Amino acid sequence: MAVGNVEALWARTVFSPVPVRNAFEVTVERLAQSIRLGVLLDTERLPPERELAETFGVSRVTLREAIKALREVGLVESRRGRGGGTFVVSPKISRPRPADQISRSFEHSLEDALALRRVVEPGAAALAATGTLTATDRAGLHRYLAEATDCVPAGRRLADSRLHLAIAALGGSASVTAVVADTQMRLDELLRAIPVIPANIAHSNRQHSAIVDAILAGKPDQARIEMEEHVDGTAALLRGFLS
Amino acid sequence: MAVGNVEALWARTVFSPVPVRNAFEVTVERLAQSIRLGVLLDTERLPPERELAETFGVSRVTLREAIKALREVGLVESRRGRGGGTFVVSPKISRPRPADQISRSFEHSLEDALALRRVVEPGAAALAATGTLTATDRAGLHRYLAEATDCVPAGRRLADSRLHLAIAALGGSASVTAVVADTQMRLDELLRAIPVIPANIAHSNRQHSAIVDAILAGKPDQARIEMEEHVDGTAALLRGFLS
DNA sequence: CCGTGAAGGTATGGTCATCGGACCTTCGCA
DNA sequence: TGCGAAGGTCCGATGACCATACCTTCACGG
Repeated sequence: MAVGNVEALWARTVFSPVPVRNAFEVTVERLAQSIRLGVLLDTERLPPERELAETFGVSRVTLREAIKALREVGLVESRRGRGGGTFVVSPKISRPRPADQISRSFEHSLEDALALRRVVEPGAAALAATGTLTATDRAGLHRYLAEATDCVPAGRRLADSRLHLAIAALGGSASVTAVVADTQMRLDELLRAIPVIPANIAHSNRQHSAIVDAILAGKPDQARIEMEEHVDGTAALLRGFLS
Repeated sequence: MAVGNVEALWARTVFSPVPVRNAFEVTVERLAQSIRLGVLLDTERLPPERELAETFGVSRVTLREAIKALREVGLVESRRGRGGGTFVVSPKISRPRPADQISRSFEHSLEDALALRRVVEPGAAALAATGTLTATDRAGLHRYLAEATDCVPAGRRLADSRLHLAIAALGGSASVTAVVADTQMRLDELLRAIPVIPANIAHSNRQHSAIVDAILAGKPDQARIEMEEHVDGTAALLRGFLS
């Protein structure tokens, strides 16, 4: 795994292009991520443009550009007139690109994303099991688990990321949640492309259930271990699928 | 810890100002972080402006603006003529701001940063212990540990973050390293402000040593546990210091 | 059945960050 | 002593972003 030489990695990190992202790009990513990961659900209505532009700290023109981009990808649609607005459209069951093409577009970044996920998701699960949860939280967690278990195949990916995000959010740290959301987003296309095999699904469901149980029981170590096994399993599936 | 209601946290995350950072800001942060965390060492020379501008993907004008800002803070200095260039200046032992003032400027973000650190640093340590390390890596790790142990008090903070960054880098994942660097940076000013108590230093040194031992022995679980204790200790120190 | 108000859609012009490129100034070294 | 490698300066072109005003649609209530 470790390819070594600390200084080399530092140098590559320090002396690499700075990621400049303008208001338009950031806005698009914000909204796209929220929809792709199921934070904003199908048919849900976004706040009015004028209002949303203000909460984003962005001009209405820029916000509209972003919405236009999302519309062209089919993630939202807009209706005019009174009672109109911009509405989330359920992510199409778009035919995934061929596996080799996807894997080529990931190149080196795949192992990087998997490593980050391996570090942050188990930690987030442990964190969630550390705090004391409200009754609402416990009920919510159960609901997300149920959604991920009893769902049509097409909705599985969405329910899965909702569950993972909910676990991260229960830790109470916005930064941790953000990092988890980021890794989920980076791996999203790949995870969608994995063929649906009942045995895998059942296995994944059992793991989800074990994770949630550990969190509700307030056992951080166990929650971390279960989550580790879960992400390792998914990673193995991915690597196998792409090779 | 958990303040609850997953949906509330999601909403706060989705509907909050988008962080737009222009080329100038990003460039400044890149360089400042590298210097503050000791990736670029005192008296080290940066690449020539024209070259650095290209690797950063930024115009030379913008890069110069950034360097100018760093110069005004005293992090670098520039010399003209042949053999000139821009050189790193050892971070001044600037008098830290009063604790209450610092803590006020952190507000809610302190607990957030600590949570992220608690999640990511132990995971990174475990990751480093997972891979097989080259002889160079092992020697390097020993060197960073020694630096952090035998150093003048003023240089301690720098050597400490170098060690933590090196551990993260050994995992081989640029993203993981970047997140660790980010948390280190967020907490840097606070950690600098902690008063120097010999007992704490000795304790911290023992923990560093235990972490490194576990990594070199290839024991991920132990590395994680030792790192957890270490960051928990620092977090307790910080909270106590600020209250 | 018609007007009103809430929503999205359009147009205009200004400001500012960023860029590329040409040029100047310094000064160690051969 | 002059060459060349470095930082320092300037300028015009470009495009992103913004504020503002106005137009168009259309569900709902009177």
